[in-house]
Amino acid sequence: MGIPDKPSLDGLEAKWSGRWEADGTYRFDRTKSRPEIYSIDTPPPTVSGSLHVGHVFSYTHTDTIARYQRMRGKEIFYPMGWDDNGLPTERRVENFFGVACDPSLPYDPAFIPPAKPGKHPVPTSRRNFVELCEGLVVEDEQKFEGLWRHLGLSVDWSTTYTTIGTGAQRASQRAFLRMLQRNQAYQAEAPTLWDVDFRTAVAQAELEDREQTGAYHPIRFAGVDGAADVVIETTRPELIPACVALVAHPDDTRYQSLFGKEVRTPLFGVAVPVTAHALADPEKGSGIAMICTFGDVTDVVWWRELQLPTRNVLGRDGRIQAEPPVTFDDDAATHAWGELAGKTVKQARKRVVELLQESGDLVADPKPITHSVKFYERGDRPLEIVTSRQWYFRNGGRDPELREALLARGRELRWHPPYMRARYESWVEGLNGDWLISRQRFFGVPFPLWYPLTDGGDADYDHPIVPAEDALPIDPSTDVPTGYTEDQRGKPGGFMGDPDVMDTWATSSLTPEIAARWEDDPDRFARVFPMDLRPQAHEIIRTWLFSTIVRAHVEFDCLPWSDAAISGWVLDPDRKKMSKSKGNAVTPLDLLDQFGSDAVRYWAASGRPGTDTAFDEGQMKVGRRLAIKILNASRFALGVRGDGSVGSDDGSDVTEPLDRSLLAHLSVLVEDATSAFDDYDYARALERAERFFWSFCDDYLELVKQRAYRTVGEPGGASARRTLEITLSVLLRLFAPHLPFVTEEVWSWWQGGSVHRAPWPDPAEPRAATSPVDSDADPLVYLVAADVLGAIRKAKTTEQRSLRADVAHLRVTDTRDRVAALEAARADVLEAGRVRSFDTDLGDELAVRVELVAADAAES
RNA sequence: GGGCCAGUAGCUCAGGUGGUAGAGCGCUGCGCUUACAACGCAGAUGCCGGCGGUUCGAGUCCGUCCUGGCCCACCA
Repeated sequence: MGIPDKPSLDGLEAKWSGRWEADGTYRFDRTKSRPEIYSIDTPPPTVSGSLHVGHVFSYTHTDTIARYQRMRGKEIFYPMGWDDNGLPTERRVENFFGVACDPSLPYDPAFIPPAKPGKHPVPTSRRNFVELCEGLVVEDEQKFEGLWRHLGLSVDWSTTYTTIGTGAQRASQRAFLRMLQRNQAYQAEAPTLWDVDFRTAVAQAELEDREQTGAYHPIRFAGVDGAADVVIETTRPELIPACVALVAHPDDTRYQSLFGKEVRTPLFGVAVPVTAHALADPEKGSGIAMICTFGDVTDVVWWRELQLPTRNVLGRDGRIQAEPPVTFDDDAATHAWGELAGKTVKQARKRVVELLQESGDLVADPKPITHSVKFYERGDRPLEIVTSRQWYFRNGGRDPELREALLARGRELRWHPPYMRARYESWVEGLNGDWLISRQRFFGVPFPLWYPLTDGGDADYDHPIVPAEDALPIDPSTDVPTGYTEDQRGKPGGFMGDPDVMDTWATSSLTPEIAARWEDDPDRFARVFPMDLRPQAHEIIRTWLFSTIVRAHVEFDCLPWSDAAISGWVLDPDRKKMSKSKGNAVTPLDLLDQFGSDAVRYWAASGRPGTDTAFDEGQMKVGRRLAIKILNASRFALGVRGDGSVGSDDGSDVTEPLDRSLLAHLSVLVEDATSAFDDYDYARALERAERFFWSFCDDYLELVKQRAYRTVGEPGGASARRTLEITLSVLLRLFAPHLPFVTEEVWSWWQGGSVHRAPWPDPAEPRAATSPVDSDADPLVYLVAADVLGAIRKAKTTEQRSLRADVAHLRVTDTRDRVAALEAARADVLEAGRVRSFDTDLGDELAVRVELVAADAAES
């Protein structure tokens, strides 16, 4: 290839990403056996969002590991997935086309969405809706792939999958049916957390607490049959009509006399019992609470354990329903209900307070408080609890044996960094129920089930109709079960499809199986599963990481991967997590264009594993400088080999003490970088290589420069040139995982093949070139020579003289060992420092006296 | 309430197995040196969060407290 006169970083991304694709540099070779393969369960990015610097950050980390393992000789299975399944895509399609999914509609093969979104969304069948989703995500996926190629991810793009694709649906449905068969999946009619805007149930893993303002409302309940009145405090007075009991702690002497007696709810006059339960906290509020169906999850516990009746007042739209839960005794109660029916929770709360004030049952002003309230992580309004029929996966939430087995899996997994395991354990230990997997949404994997309809037209949920595995994937809203015809759909004596789709995590938890093409390609599956690495961010340990372990555990009785590398977040300068919504995200493509991909990767790879890292353009500048320095230093290191006469140096031994000393240091560097990478610490590997490289440039290149220019045949020249070449070769390979473009560029100047398929350096490699091999190369020689050269430079700078100024006399005082080491490199030091005369003395530590030739004398 | 992580130069951060505090950015000065001026060389800057303890010796190990971030928790 040859060395360019003016090497540049410009255009390297396009040049090399194109070449890598053409050459199949990162193509997975499926003839390799499992032990020869390193497989990666890449996080599939959500395609309806956009990629931000946080993605660039963490995907770079994974790529450095992939490149390292590839150079170590592993065959890398490194697929990309696109997460196009789920709510974000639905939202985008609804807005983009102006449609709304109505699963009750039949599929219309000729359906065309409105050219422009209209005022009212066009009702669309589920399959039509899904087709629109699939069409829209293709564009995103192409954009994403372009960015990843520009960044230099060494992904094999021929193994890409999507989470809504046929293969993913088949795997997801198959795994579901098998869990159903093993009684690891079940359905139940139970109180569930419900988002009133998305109108779907949500799982524990999707919750987040948010601090909200609220108020304790002290409210009087009148005693029945001579029982005393009692005042409770509640933040949810609008749920008084849903009240089914009061509860206090069994030991609470204030209320013991009331246990077993009844009180009446204010406004509605419904008699409810006063009960005792250990969960009631005497310290909280007035120590006695109202149990509603359902105000919060504690209500559910009390309701279940005390076997209380259900009085639902809230509809699935988040409004007070039209019909009261009980028949009221008097007109006042009916009137009060009429005031509330149809109102949202917030409106109803306001009105109830007014009514309570009028009736005198609000015994004091509400006390404002702030408290945390459960939200769906994507939601805008607090979650409510409604009773509904849902599907669940057993995940240890109510099964101590399974929970312990999953905790053991967590201990079996190798975590990087190790402390991240604590998050897994606290999550598993805190599970309070099984995993709710059904969602009342559309763009997801459907439940592969139908239900027979009785003669009365009711679904027989206890006897679902199950398809054969080889028929998967199916959509029960359009496919017909064996033994039925389409015209029996929805008819008494006929069937109905399960209307729900699975939670996005119910599919994403199978990414190792999907990427490995479980059952669809048993040969590939056997070669890559279980995988080696799961890279991911720490905030989804409770969702993605945990659920993936659950699925592999129940289906294959193993971990889905041996190692998990947990990356941190990118923080903006205010130490907040960077995100688009906060308006502080930077477009990744702009960064790559501005600084170069290697420079941005350098910044990313400087972030310690698991550590949140500040977005820092300064680090990108440093990375760019490093890449340019590699170009220039390489130009020198290879340029001194001359043009046509290069061959005569080949095979020469490294004989000079300074050269051999440098190679001894290089050997240690390789050891350090290798052990760092083996420990998944790409950042330490980079930092060590970088430190060595700058010293190599500042000190070794200066010390050896004159000798390296000697013509072929002159003593010492070949040793220098050989050392430069060996060191450059090793350094390029050490940097290759981090800076794939500039290293490939330089490698191409004088080497064949790709640096990314070259063998990772071995610590023995630098020593092998010394003569005699593995000799007594003294590490001190290079260190002392560099120290002395630095002292000479400092003297010249202090005197405000040019570095070319001659030194009349140099005296170095140091310990015996170090003086001896210096003597070994004497000629190099004197030449590099332009020293005319030199002597040494023994002392406790390094002291250098530099007498410069007078400035005017130097001129003449 | 329980747990994890972090606190080192003005800023962003390194400092596995205890041994005289480091890098880059920024700042100051010098220098176009046959790899590099979109560069190089050199310089200044620190009660290593506080207080105890172990040790000949602690940024590093132990205890405790403070501050910040995050995770988890049945938050009426």
